[in-house]
Amino acid sequence: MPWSWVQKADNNSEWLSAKIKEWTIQQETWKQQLLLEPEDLSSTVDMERLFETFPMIGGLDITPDKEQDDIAYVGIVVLSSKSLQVKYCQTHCVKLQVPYVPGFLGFREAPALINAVECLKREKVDCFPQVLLVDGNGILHPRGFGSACQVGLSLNLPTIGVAKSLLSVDGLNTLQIKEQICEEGKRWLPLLGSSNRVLGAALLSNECVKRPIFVSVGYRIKLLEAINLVFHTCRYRIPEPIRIADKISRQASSRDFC
DNA sequence: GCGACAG
DNA sequence: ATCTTGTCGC
Repeated sequence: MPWSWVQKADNNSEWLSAKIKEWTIQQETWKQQLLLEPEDLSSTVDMERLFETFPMIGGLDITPDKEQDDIAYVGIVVLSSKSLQVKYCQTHCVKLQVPYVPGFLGFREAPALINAVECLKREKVDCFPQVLLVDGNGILHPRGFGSACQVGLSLNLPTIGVAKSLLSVDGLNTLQIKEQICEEGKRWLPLLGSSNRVLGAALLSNECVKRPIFVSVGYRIKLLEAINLVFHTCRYRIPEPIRIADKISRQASSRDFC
């Protein structure tokens, strides 16, 4: 839906317009709690040490129901980070409380995702991950607080945002990034906002892939660690934890539909 | 004023 | 997120 439609709908709905104001303040407040440290993109990452720090990696995705727009299916998986062996796999049918508004995805999805992680902790603690991949952005966001930040901060768990398309922030645009990544022949490219702050990275996750994915820090992890973890878990364009979570949540949505 | 906007 | 159609490679 174009943003103008949303704005038009807002004017007819005091309710949503008030919510958006509230959410904006909430994001600005939560942003202060992110404990962001300056990124050193020239340092090297020791993969073995990375696997020791994050032996298990979780993936979260959510598929909306085909007919009821307040119903959705959460997929949650946990893999061994190094071997990519699946350790845990579960779906949940959930009721969503608010509509999707660009820039506020977390308020729609994060509560359901957080619930799925808490459920995993109760039913299978030995599969509890040290890091989560969230389908969406981290600090690569208009107010520096995407859904991956919301999930991480709430659970006090390291998170990484992985988006399939670029959210327009700080004048960043997809074409310019695509050109740049081709020119330089690199596997990944830092995304710099105004004042040269590092917001995330565009990553060609596979040799055959043409379109980058967009990786950003959610909570309590370095961008370089995030990039290396995500790259390691990519058999295809989308990292395995998210790809499998997406698959099982889709399966749940078509199963419950019948 | 116009456009642009994760899932 | 959803829809569609076509093409390539196994």
